[in-house]
Amino acid sequence: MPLHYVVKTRLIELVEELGEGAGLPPERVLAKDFGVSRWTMRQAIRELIADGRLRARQGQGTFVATPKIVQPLALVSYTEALRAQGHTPAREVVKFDEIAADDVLAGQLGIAPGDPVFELERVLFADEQPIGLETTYLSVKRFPTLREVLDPTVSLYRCLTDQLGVVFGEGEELLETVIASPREAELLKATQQLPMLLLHRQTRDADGRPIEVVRSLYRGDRVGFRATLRP
Amino acid sequence: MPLHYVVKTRLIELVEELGEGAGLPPERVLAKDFGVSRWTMRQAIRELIADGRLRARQGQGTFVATPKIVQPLALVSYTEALRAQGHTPAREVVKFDEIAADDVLAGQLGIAPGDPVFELERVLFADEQPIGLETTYLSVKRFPTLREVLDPTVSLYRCLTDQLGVVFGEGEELLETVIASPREAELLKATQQLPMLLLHRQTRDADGRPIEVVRSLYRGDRVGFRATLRP
DNA sequence: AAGTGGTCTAGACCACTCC
DNA sequence: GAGTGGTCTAGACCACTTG
Repeated sequence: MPLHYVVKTRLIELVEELGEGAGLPPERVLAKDFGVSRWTMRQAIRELIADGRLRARQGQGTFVATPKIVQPLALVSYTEALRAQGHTPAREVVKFDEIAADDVLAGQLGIAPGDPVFELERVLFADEQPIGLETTYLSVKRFPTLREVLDPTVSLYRCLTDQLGVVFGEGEELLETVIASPREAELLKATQQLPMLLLHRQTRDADGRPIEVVRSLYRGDRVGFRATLRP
Repeated sequence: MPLHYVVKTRLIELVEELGEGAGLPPERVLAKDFGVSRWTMRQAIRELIADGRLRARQGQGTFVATPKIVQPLALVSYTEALRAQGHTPAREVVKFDEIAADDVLAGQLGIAPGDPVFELERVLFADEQPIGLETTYLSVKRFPTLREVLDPTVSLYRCLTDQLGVVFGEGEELLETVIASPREAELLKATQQLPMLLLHRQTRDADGRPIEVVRSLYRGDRVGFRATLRP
């Protein structure tokens, strides 16, 4: 039985004694109290952070985390899904560029390689904390007025359906765990080495024409997903 | 930019040069070649393992991994889903006990606390490699003949539908990332600290009566999920 | 300026696999 | 026995936050 796991088990007891949001003693103190090296203590803390039970902030300390947010794995707007659970959604546009589609993206969007594509990158917030980074690709030729029509504070989903008359059909989602790049980790205010949930979505309209390709990176320590199964 | 990320980036180039399944030089040699400490090299390797690009085996070495297996996030049998993608499924029963339901489990299964429950724990294999650990809970009173009827080499799903006449209705799945316990990691032949995908499933029959509660732990480095979205 | 978490080094020992 | 990855130590320095 690895030492850091013994430490983790004892830390969990401590976490449960302290309340939600409570601060833990500094790593160096904890390590001394438990009679282990700081590295071993950090292993244990890192696991608890990945499990969503602790939250560390540089320069401040380590705190008992709040429960994960559960999002529906369905074709609904981020805003509405979060509101339905009593959280406050927000988003911040990081990038809104036009790029040339490479072969893969062109195939996914049903356009020619080199055609212009909107690349919209937004950080998703819940209760003022960053929980996801969403990059959306849409054909410029298909949605030429998007830049004027899109209100960054409003759902893209709502904008497409209400203002541009898009009717969503079937979509496909791929879900896996990854480790974020430093840039992604920074945008999500997460530490390195934190497991993330990567969600790759392709949606089509009722006629089967591609609408968007979305790459969503969610903090694995803050978010979970719910899916409803049909027989 | 953290040093281990620079190392990771350069390692990716090396991984792509070498073929799938190829062996890497030992950590100590790589560290020396890259001019970093072994710890920093291990950080980089650990990230690539979590991303599913490398695979490490104690006493043997580190190798370039094969692509992840993608499973449907739907109410179909594990066996059939894997076969459909050209993989060879297998399973191994680790535990088949009768336990007394605690309050939570009783509520989920629609029985009284203390009622007997089958606890069936199986390791799932794909192409002879362990990729998941599935723990299923079923009411003993509802399926009294399960022990005699269940063939461990055959799908539980198939056994329930074909031999016990169960008709599956709607189900609900929760999905999140966790870090495996040492016992779970050992059963999955995975190293510590590896991000896992935890899938918690509750299924009901056509009349809405609970059938089973399942806790599936999949290796995040080996498995991804696919979901089909309906408007 | 002091204290916090984040990164990194050098080195040790252990557990496992293969010869 | 030799070589591999896995765990752990002690200590250093950096980046960030707060007073």
